[in-house]
Amino acid sequence: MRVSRDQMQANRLRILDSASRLFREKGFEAVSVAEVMKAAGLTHGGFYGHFESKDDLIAQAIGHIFTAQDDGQGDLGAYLNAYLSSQHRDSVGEGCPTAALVADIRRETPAARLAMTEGFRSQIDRMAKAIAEPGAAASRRQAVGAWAAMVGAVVLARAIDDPALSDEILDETRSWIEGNLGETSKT
Amino acid sequence: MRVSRDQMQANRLRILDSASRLFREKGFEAVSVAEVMKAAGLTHGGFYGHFESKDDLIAQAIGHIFTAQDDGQGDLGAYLNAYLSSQHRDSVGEGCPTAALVADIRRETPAARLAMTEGFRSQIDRMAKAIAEPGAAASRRQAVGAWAAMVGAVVLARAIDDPALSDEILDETRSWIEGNLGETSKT
DNA sequence: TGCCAAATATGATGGCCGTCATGTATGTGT
DNA sequence: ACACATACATGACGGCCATCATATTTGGCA
Repeated sequence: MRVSRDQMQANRLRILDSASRLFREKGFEAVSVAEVMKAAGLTHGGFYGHFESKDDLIAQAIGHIFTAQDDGQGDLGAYLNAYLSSQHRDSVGEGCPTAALVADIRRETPAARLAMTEGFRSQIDRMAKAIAEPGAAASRRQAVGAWAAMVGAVVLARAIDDPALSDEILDETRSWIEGNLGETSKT
Repeated sequence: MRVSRDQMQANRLRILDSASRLFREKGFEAVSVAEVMKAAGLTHGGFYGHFESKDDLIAQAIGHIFTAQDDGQGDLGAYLNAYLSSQHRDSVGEGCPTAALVADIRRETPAARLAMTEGFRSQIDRMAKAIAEPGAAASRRQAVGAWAAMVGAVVLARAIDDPALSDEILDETRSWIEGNLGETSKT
């Protein structure tokens, strides 16, 4: 059956939304095209009318997530708390795309890696602006270091099979970053 | 054909070695049983004489990596430099199992996750001892924070499709950690 | 209003993979 | 030295998946 132009565009977006969530939850390889389409309320047949291939979907989905993800991290303290919370750890499908997909992206196509790298870049820039120290080089260093610690802590917390240790990783890392951002940086 | 007992044990270890390297390079799912056996110089047929299933191999391979990985991080500065080097970033198959497998472990069996969590635990303990501050709680906080940043930086550096940015992540994170470990910790 | 192109559904195909069945040769204990 | 158990090889099977072929329905335009 045929659908209206608007309906088709809406379907396309639903496919991208489903893919974005499923990829974060299960990784690119573990999600089948049919599964994505089903989650979008369609069957696998129409897929190749929207995308050239699964690799194409992956690349477009990454771009889709990052453009939709213009979260306000103006309040750095609140952002840190939210990022290193157990809620964020436990909601992979709706959480930070970087923390969910960093490791998987290594095995994907150049187009997908490029989209991801652009997402990384803007994330670092936003964090550097939020830190907003007078010394530009120092604030970038803090942004990179703090972000690496944030991503590392969430990825580790999700991997750990012991709730107490997982919580501890989040809490200690948060305290550590807060303490370090409070100090004045040295060259 | 049959082989001697010693030969069989040697074969078993070669399978585990091959699996350890391949899993780190390509992830658990992307590596086939036949591929592991071929890398060990065997065919896929003998596999189930050594392991109950692929999941069993995964769990045992994780334990195998971590027991073989009693690296000396007594000199914390040297360890930091080596860990956050481009050489370590570029040799995934021989590098830190945590950085290579953290994200993948989430989708594996409880046995595999348990083995990984134990590896995490001993890694944190070793780092805490290496930091060796008088205040025990503070050194653990530093160990967790620094380790999260180290793992995060390497995983990010491997994901990034731009050599300059990738190098920058490693370098800035290293400087950031070094600066933070130099300062006295606050409660 | 009616035709046609287009969007999606159903179904098929070829390839890969985990696992198992069976064959074969050779260490190992008697 | 012989017989048997066993470690590995070859080959097969069933399931899943990406992709393609074809059918069906219907929006869009004349």
